[in-house]
Amino acid sequence: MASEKLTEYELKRLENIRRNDEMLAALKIQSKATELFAAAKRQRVEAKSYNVKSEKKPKTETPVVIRRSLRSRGMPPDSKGLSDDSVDTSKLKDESPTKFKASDKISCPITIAYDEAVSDRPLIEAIMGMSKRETHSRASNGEVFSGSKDGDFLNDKREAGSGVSFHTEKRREDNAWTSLQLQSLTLKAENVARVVPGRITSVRFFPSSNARMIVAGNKFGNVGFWNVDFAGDEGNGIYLYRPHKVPISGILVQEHCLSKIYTSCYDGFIRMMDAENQAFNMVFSSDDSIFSLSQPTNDVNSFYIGEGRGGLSIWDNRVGKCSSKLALHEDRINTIDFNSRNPHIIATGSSDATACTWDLRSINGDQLKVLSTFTHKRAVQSAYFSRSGCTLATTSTDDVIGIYTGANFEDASTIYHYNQTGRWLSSFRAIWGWDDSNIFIGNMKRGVDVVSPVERSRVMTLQSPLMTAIPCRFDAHPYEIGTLAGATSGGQVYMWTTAEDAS
DNA sequence: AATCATCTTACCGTT
DNA sequence: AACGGTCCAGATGATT
Repeated sequence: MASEKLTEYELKRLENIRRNDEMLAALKIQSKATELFAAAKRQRVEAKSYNVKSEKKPKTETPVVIRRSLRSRGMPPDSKGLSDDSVDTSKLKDESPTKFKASDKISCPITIAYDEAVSDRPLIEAIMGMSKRETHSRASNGEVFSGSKDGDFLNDKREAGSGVSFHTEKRREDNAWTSLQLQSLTLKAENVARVVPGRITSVRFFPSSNARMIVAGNKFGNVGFWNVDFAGDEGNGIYLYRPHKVPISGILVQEHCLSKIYTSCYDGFIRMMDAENQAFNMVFSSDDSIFSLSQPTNDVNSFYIGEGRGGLSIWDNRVGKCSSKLALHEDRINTIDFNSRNPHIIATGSSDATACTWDLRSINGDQLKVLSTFTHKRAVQSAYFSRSGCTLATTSTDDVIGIYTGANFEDASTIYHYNQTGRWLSSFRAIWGWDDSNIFIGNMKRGVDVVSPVERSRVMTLQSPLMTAIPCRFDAHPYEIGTLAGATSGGQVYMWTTAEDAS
């Protein structure tokens, strides 16, 4: 059945990968060479950046207070604990205009965080335009595909036909393109930008087949948008907001509704930026910090929220209530991921040094029956299913990338990867590329390691003199194969792309 | 059990 | 080119 098909698929891939051995070997040599070259000199290039008025610099004002509920601190619910305001008591005078108060339960206005003179109208228009085109192409095509015959908006740097839908592409079981694409991955100067100040904690592409819009959230609660294809006169396509005051832990943009951008935060709130109504609305609030946010692909009203010490809340946005509050882990849940083959299966990665798979159909009170537990020696920073859903990849501070395959992911292997990012960088999280054959993860030498889960080793390292800082957090464009965003602790985003040789 | 104290770490702005 | 500020992640070890 399914498992037989899987092995067949795996075998086929293995065969392909063996065929590409020589090419990969060549790549290794090449990457060694670039490594040496890059190490030789590192220049400081100032590329695109958000607009900052120097008087309004983001001072690191407020001490970061991790929210903890009264319950989890062992206090009765009515006792006076950490009040909402204690998060932002001191030194708020030089704050950005988006005054955040925890008491803003309903909404707060969308405001440019730094340069008020720069209008965000182009952004709103771009988002609304994307949104419109997306629904149009879906309606006319049945399937998501960028016909791009009406590509007036996107200045058509890309050739027609390059916006190949991932969904159609992935059906091709031939992965011969992989090493070719890998080889052609490049970082261009125009694809480097400082999107937010400070450390980026979360980065996301808009799930649009005909645009490249990147959202980044940082340590200070800023959310920055980078319209990579921006071609207007005013500004540079970068827009900065501040819907939160402490680190952003998750960004969510729904494929069918690009005008709603959800952000989760250590402050315990989920807000939705509604580009249509120009507001940051409160969606969800918790007494605990939110560390992770996810959503099943086919249910836009369900939010899976990792909060507090190991809690997972399932929020029904239609009803406006939590349908479940589950106690899954001993420590914070860093990632929540849904399996594409079976939407009832999720994987969680936790600082309690485990990753787990769960069956959502087995909810019983605040308990969920664990399917499998994958144990690391230290905190697990991420646990993501591959595109096909057949493999799970974990990243841990114990310097291991874990690979789990098989019908119940029982077939485990480990790949060594140095993951000691220290205190000033966001932790590394290995993400999957556009099929099951590649994993991308940052390294401490300002490179992007490409790891083959089948070979169980690094097959190449992306490096560029333009990458002046360590890329920690990544997102792969959901529709454009080979378009990869890496985000740094200095607020920069690097968008790697493949050389567009028309095929 | 929980809290505290300490150490690690890289980037950026200022000199 | 060198230096200081960052500040709450995560581990370890000591103290209640």
